[in-house]
Order: sequence, then structure tokens, then C-alpha cells
Amino acid sequence: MSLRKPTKALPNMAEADIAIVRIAPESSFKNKAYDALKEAILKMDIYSTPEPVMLDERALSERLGVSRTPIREAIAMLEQDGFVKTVPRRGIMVVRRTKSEIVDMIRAWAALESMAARLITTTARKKDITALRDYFKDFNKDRLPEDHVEEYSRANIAFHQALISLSESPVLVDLTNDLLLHVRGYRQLTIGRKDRTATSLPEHLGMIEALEARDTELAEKRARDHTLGLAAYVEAHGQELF
Amino acid sequence: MSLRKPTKALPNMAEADIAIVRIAPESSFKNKAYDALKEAILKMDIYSTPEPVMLDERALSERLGVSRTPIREAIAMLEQDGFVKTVPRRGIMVVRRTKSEIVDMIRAWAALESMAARLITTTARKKDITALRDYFKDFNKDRLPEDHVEEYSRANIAFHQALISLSESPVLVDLTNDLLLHVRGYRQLTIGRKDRTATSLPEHLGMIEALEARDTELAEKRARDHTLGLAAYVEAHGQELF
DNA sequence: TTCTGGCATTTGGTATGCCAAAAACTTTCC
DNA sequence: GGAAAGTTTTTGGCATACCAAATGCCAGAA
Repeated sequence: MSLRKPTKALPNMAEADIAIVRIAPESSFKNKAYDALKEAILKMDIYSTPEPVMLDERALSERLGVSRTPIREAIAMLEQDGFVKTVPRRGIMVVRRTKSEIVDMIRAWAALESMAARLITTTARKKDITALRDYFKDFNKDRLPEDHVEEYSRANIAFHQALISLSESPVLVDLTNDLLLHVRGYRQLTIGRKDRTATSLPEHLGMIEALEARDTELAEKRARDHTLGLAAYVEAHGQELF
Repeated sequence: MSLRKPTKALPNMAEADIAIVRIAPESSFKNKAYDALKEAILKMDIYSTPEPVMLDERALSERLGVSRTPIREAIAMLEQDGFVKTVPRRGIMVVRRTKSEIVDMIRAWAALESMAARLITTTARKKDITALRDYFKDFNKDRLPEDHVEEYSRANIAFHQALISLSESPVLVDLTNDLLLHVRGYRQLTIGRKDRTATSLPEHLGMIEALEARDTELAEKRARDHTLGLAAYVEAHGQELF
């Protein structure tokens, strides 16, 4: 917590000159394993095979070069997050979401983002709201989003995260980030599909306008309807994605 | 996943007659420890003392009669939930929420519940909506909520949980339950304070009416404003609670 | 008495080993 | 041959031992 009390052996020594830098906390193996496994799970395409993807404690501990104990603790954490499910004497499987679960998550996301929009209209600085446009500055009628789907998808996600951050609500930020990981981690394709991008950009700009106008109700509505639109889209067209 | 392949020793035995009940999964020590610790944490009043409440792995393992391993896994899970924070070679401390964190959580709760209300207007059966009134059937002008604060507080929470359940959205249900544990687990007093109960009941009835009328926008608004009212109340008067 | 250096203790982190249940594999017997 | 019975292997659950860092205690020096 506090640094060691400075020695007084040399009464006039320059105590502050050593420029101590606050030693690095060196994250534990447990947390390193958690991060590594989480990233690996989000990166893998678990829907490409019909059989559930299984993890093996011993194999993982060997791959990561640590014992099973920190691996097991990381697994327990991932299970709390809903990324894996361990079945005794059966194995650890990566959880596969159904379409309706994804739709459900997007709806919750819509709820949280619309609340973020509401809060932003009353607290955020105009400068910060306007800065949200920057995420789409590379797209216009000469450079359509639907012609750069991957790039637009990334901008899309960055925009939404920046928007939520403007609410200055840690809870909203954390909850939406978690949902986003589940929704997009498995299928990047879900967001930014070509036929969504056409309507996406104008809706985003509409949201920003409402925020700038400090129109609480309108901003909330536009944020909600935009994301609910995504939910409806997935519900209608997402069958083949899962 | 699948039941054991039925034996064929007796070709004509009535296989379906034994009514297998899905053998008890015999929850693991890890999960038992998780449940026990979670309950204990929610039950304790961590704001009554100025010093942070610390947990000790070895003491817990002795108290629960298991080794440290499942205890540590349970702790890792609780840390994911945000109930405890472990600091290497320092200890495990029960997380204390600040007032602004609680307010933040209540706002997120408002967002989720208003979405639940929205969904209910389009999917729930009228019968189920009307049944929500039952939670308040023991309160009227001859038996005011403010005269039975504890009882009303319980009915209040049960009502909100039943409401969210009507949305048939597992995500909304889970997220709000988690938030509720954090908000009320530590301070039962936060909800159901005498000066809130007066306005609480009419607002609840108003929410039910809007749901019955299938007025999506109104139901959403009333649900949101009701819970945001609680947030505002805590923000304004909650100082002494923390 | 006060301060300092060192040792013992505490505490979370990690590695290992063993267990039981389930699954995979092998053997045996009709 | 094929299936039942027996055996081996696999896999997560749990207990235990040891480690290193942080803290506290205490004797000895100033």
C-alpha cells in the first residue's frame, strides 16, 4: 500500500530523487489463463461444426505451461460469464447460443443503450457527442458502408461502445460489453450484414442529432429502435447463421 | 447429455415404466461453497463497520469442511459477480458499493425493466398481467403500505421479479436478478423506505394498467420512471445509508 | 525509549497426486 | 460373429504440500 518509510541514516540525502515507478502487479496465472481462454473462445468459430467444442483441463494446462489449478479457476470464471459449461466427468464445453438467445441479448442491449442515450442528453458535453460522428467520417455517398462491410462493422461497434461510454455509467458499460462479446464474439457476421448497413448509418446519425439536441425522449427512442431493429433482423434472417 | 443406452438383456421389459427421474446431479463442493458464501455475503451487513470485511480461505475451508481448492474456485466465481475482490497476499474483501454505484445499478435496472414492460405488452397473457395485482392485495386504504414497510418491501420485490419474468426473456431476468442482489442485498432499507412506499403502490398499479391496455410506450415509460424515481430518491437521500 | 534488521507468521498462488465416475477398449463366452 | 462382462483410460473434483510476498513481532543497537 505505502512505500517503505525512507531511511534517515543520511539526514540530508535527497529522498525524492530516486524516481520510484510503482512496481508492476504481475497478474496471476489465473487471470492470464482467463484472458487467454476468453480470447481463444471468442476467436474460434464454434458454429462451424455440429459437435460441441470441448476443452480439456490437462491439455490447456500443458499448452499454457501452468498447472491445472489456475486453469480450473479460470474455467470457473468463464462459466460465470456464460462462455463455457462444465459437466462433471464429461468435459468442458463452449456454450453455443441459439438464435433466440442472441435475439434476447440484443434486446437487453437495446434497453441498456437507450438508457445510456437518455443519460447522455443530460450530462455529456456537446463536444463529446459531436465527436461520435468521427467514427463514420470515412463513409459517405462516394464510399458506401455496404461496399466496406468489414470496416463499417468495426466502426459500428466502436461507435456503440463510445456512445455507451459517454453515459459515464460503469454498469451500463460493463453490461453492454459483456452482451456484445456474446453477440458478436461468435458470429461477427451478425452485425454489419450488407442489408443492414444501408439503414444503419442514417440511424446512427439520427441518434447523434437527437443527443446534440438534448432531446431525451427522442434520443432514447432512436437508440432503442435502432438496436431493436437489429434484433428483429436477426430474428427474421438469422436462421442460417446458427 | 443422453441417457444410458437401455440394456437389452430382457428384450420385452417395459423400459419406460421405471420413470427415471434424472439422477440428482449432486452439486459439487465448488457450487455448494459458492451458494453458501453468496448467501452469507448477502446476509451480512458490510456497511456497519468502517473496516472492510475480509474473508480467509483457510478459515472458510475449515468452516465448510472442504479443502481450499473448491473454496478458491467459488471465490473466483464470486469475484466475477463483483461480490468480492481478492488482493494477492493481502486478502479477500467483500466489495462495498458506493452510493453512486448503487444509483448506477438502479438506472440499469430501470432500463431492463422498461424493456421487459415493452415486451410484455406484446406477448404476455392478460391473465398473467392481471395476476400481478395479487402481490398488493393485502394493502389498501385500511391497511397502508407505510404501516407495514417490511411486508410491503417483500411484496414489492416479488412484484418486480414477477413482472420481469412475464417478459419471458431469460437475459432480462438474469441481469435484473443480479442487479437486485447487489442493490438490496447490502441494504434492505434502500427499497421500501417509508417515504417511498406512499407513491410506490399507485405507480405499480399504473404500470399494470398500462400493461393490460397493451400500451407499449406508456408501460415502458411508467416502468422506467418508477425505477428511475427510486434511483433519484437514493441519490438524494441515500447519503446516510452508505 | 526508539528505531532497525531479521525471523516467524499469515495469506493467496501454484503444482501434484489421488479418487470416482464415465467412456473407451478388450476379452470372453455362447 | 456378436454381445455381455471385464479392464483400462480419460476427465473433472478434491485434498494437500510448498512457495513467495506482505505483515507483524521482537530482540538488539543507538
